[in-house]
Amino acid sequence: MITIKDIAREAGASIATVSRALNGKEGVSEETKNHVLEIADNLGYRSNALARGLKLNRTNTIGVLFPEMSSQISNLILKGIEAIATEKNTSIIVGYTFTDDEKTYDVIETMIQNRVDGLIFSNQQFTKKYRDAIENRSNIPYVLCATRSLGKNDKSAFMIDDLLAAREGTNYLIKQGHTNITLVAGSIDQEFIALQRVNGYKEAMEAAELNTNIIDAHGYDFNSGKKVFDKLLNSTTDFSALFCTSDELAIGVMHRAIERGYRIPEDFSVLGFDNIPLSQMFYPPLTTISQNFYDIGYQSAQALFNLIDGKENIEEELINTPFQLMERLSVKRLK
Amino acid sequence: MITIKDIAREAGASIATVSRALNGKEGVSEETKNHVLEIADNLGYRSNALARGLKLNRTNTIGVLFPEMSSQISNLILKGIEAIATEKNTSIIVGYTFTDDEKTYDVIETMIQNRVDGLIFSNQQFTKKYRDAIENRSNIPYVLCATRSLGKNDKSAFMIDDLLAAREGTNYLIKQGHTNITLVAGSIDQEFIALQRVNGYKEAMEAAELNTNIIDAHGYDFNSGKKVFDKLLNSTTDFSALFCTSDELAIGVMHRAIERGYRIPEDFSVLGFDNIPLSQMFYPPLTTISQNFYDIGYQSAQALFNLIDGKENIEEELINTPFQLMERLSVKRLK
DNA sequence: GTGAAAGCGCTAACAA
DNA sequence: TTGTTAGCGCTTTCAC
Repeated sequence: MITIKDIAREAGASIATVSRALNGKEGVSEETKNHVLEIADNLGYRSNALARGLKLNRTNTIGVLFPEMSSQISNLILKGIEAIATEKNTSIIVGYTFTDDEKTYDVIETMIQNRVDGLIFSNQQFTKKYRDAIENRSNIPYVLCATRSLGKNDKSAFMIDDLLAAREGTNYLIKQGHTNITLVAGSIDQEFIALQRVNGYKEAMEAAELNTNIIDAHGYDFNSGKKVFDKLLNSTTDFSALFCTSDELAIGVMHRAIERGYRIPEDFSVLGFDNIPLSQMFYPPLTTISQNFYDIGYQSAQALFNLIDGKENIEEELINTPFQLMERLSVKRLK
Repeated sequence: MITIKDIAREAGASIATVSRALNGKEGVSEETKNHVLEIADNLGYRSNALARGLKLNRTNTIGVLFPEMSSQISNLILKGIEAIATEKNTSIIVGYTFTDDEKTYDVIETMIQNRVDGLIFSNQQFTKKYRDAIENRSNIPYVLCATRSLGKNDKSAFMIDDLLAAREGTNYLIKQGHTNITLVAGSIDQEFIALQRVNGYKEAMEAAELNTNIIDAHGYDFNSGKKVFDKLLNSTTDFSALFCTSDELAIGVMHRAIERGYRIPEDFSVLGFDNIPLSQMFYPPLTTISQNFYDIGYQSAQALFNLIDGKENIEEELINTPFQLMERLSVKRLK
């Protein structure tokens, strides 16, 4: 492949001059500059990003970690990140962790080895161990996106207040006249977001002096939703509304319900969480709590670039992004 | 950040020895090796992929180009690629082209500048211009995935035979007793795949001496599907079955139809194309022509690595991957 | 305005 | 088994 050396030879100039011309730096006459540029073009020169990065200690590349590949949430976040990365002329390396510790360390390691300028850790519970993995002998800037760390939060993190959102979601159902509201939880374990959503539901129910009923779907995906609906059918507790802690879960529930001959929202109501594109493709379109994932991605990327550029990071450490209830057709007003 | 120099100093060895130890090469005593490794670990050493790549002329990175971010198809393909990339210990850089020429050149350029070991061009019409962009003074190996080049095909390409698939899809509908079959095309322009699907439909209809009816949805996405259904309603041609050239289009059509009070498949049948995950999440689940995108990704990555490793590429240039009709609930047997 | 040369961190050929 | 050194392609300081 062509190097600046080749160009220099061809142009009868030194590699220093060529480098300057190529990078539009001061100290080259307009004439030589154009000459060099023309030759570079003719020769089909492509700058070697490795050599450049090695020398400059800057790669114009950021790394983004996602838990899984097929998530509409990740895609939305990525779009937001991409928007500002493009602006900043930097490319993105995406790594998938499959919510697995080993894999996560691997991805972090690879990214740091490739000397990314910064890291966005997204949509997956951030732990002390991950923090150590990143910060161990590296001072690479990073931000958290649609997640936060358990315990003390020491990095910029962008996410909604899940507790508040779950509370408002529950209150909305109550306001529609529902009293038998079952929470279909993707998870009820210690993971931060899961816990917050469960607690928000509980708080709202208790405040309204209603009985809580929680069922664990053991997963946030479509199939977990289908399975959990059958379990729901076999249980004795009555419900007029189901509050699912993810949209996919809600879609799974609705799908199985319709399959079983139920009608939504005539027979019971369903409320989702997240507002992924799928939620308005299904019929009936899902009433859900909407997060603006694009914006969450956008904002965290912006924060990261501030860090990279050494700008004062004036923002709060944990930034609560807005959410909003999207009324569609899956919830029925009872009275 | 720690370099081999630091390790060498700390270990009282030369950088050559450290390099050998780190890479598990011959010619280091077990003792020094362990010593070096331990120190590297203590120091939190992370190999500099830039320097390594620069020296070795090999980055253990491949580039993958997709037209858009949120496509379930791309995600599936990527999973297949990832599976074998992991095996080969190489990381993936994904670039999105947004089906835009400029953007595509940009992405290709960036990837080559980052000296990826190979390129997978996926799911987007490959043109002579792209070929030139890649091959201009570079001999970087690449393969085509779920696409091919117009005209002479000179690279390994993995995709189904769209003409055949469309023909079989149409024949299936005919076999179910349908005679008024309208093709809802995402596009009817010169793009290779679009054309093949249209032609497959035409061939089957003509062979059965049935009248063809084609409507252009101007897009393969959900919203195009919704819109085109209204247009369909306003037209005078009757149909008992709609053959949509993408699943999302089909879902859009069904969504709008249900919204308008129609019942599927009681009032009319819908056949999709691709079998993306969404197609079985919707209700009614969509009968569709299934491609195994995971496998298509897997195979093309495999071919690429053969190229990279300099293994003889014994395969045909164009590999037709299998497809299969998935019977679900959106098509009604008329007789 | 231009060029020579050092050096980013690494590997490998060669020497010891 | 180990060390010295050249060089991958680039940027930048310093001298001219």
